Amino acid sequence: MTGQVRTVDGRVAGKRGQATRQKLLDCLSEMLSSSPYRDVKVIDVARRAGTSPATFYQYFPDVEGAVLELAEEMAAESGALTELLEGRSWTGRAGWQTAQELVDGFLEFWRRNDAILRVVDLGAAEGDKRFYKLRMKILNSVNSSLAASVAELQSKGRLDKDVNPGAIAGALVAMLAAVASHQKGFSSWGVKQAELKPNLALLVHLGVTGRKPTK
Amino acid sequence: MTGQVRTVDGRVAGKRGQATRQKLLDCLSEMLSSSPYRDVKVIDVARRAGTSPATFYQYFPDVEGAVLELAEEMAAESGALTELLEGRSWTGRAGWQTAQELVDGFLEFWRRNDAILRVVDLGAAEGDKRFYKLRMKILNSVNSSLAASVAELQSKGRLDKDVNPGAIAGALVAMLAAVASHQKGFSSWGVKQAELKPNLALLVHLGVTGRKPTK
DNA sequence: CGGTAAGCTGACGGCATGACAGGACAAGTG
DNA sequence: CACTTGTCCTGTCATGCCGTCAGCTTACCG
Repeated sequence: MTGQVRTVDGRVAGKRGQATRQKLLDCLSEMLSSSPYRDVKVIDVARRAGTSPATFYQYFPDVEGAVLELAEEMAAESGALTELLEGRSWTGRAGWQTAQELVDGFLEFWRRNDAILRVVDLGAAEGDKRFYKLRMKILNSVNSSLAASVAELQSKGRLDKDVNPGAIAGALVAMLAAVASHQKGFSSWGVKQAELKPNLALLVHLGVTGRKPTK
Repeated sequence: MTGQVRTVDGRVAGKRGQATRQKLLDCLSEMLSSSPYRDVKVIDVARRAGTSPATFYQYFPDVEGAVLELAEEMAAESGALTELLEGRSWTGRAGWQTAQELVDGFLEFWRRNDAILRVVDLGAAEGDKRFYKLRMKILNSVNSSLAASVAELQSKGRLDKDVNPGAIAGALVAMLAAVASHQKGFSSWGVKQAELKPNLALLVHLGVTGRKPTK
């Protein structure tokens, strides 16, 4: 599937080249965590990697291109989120636990990758197809599982017919993502981290099942 | 309250100056709508406003500073969102209508100001205090009303004691904001705009009241 | 050891940034 | 009407990043 790694000018990258490339990506990732996206400059990334701007341009068309690469890496890992929902039940106490673990796992994933996810979110919101396809890919594992759960409950007549599983799932996932991005905002609103999670789980449970959880 | 408008070097701006300043802000706003935040350059804004970069720097320290100004303007208008909730009922059919109108009004507000809100969101997520205070200010009218409604229902014993009104309200508002930012994402997930709204309203209603709406 | 392709960088034109001084302009004054 | 005053705008400059190229160095292989 993955063809050979290539430089911008078409050469195939060897061992050394791939190492440099990876180092640049790592440094970019650090820069994204420590300074605003708008201020991340090619020259800073190159300097930090102990190389020159020209080298950066051998491997990436621009900063945006490199970010896409980083996001791609992360998207590959996002499959792990599926485990948060695979084969889980939404009934009774198990349902409450499912909701809690989903919230927990999701927030943790977001926290670990917040810098890149911020940029992906921005790109997606700005309408860049590459970014919102990537965002879809990342969220898809959770989203489609959730939608399936909703659809199943619906088919058993436990939810209204006019509920749209995709819309519900998408909205819940968007909620989780947004809350994860703005946790600081909550704390300055007087809501503590620890209080946040159960309330999110409650909303997720309500959204999926239409009922309060039994705890 | 609003002191006189001042230039960066401390002079008070007169009529002509304020007009130029406003024109720069308008052009900046247009640029933000049409190109990625990262690519918005002072020189482009100045050119579009028919003036020179030096003039821009007389009124704003940099692009970010001007964006803050725009966001401040918008925050002033965001008070109108309060009307979506002031004196509304959350019981029976009126409750369903309240939820629907909130969703409608909120999405409309976001759509109208999406370009600036994207940047505010990014700044807030990056931890810039100025931006997330601004974000709080914008969302506060809706958030505090929602929290109050939740708290009231809770005091009447219609909701569990361990629900945190602030957390619920914040999460719902974050959901609305996130969905508004990524509507395109939904449509490419096969969820139509028109289907989205009632499902959001359902989630809001469930979150606030803990019950399904009576339609 | 020589050939070949990968890997890296110095250097350059171009553009954005941010500062300043000086000129244009409007409004009031004698 | 000339003159003054304070606001407003811009030409220009030093600095620094962008993005590209030619050309040098390094590594691999027969």
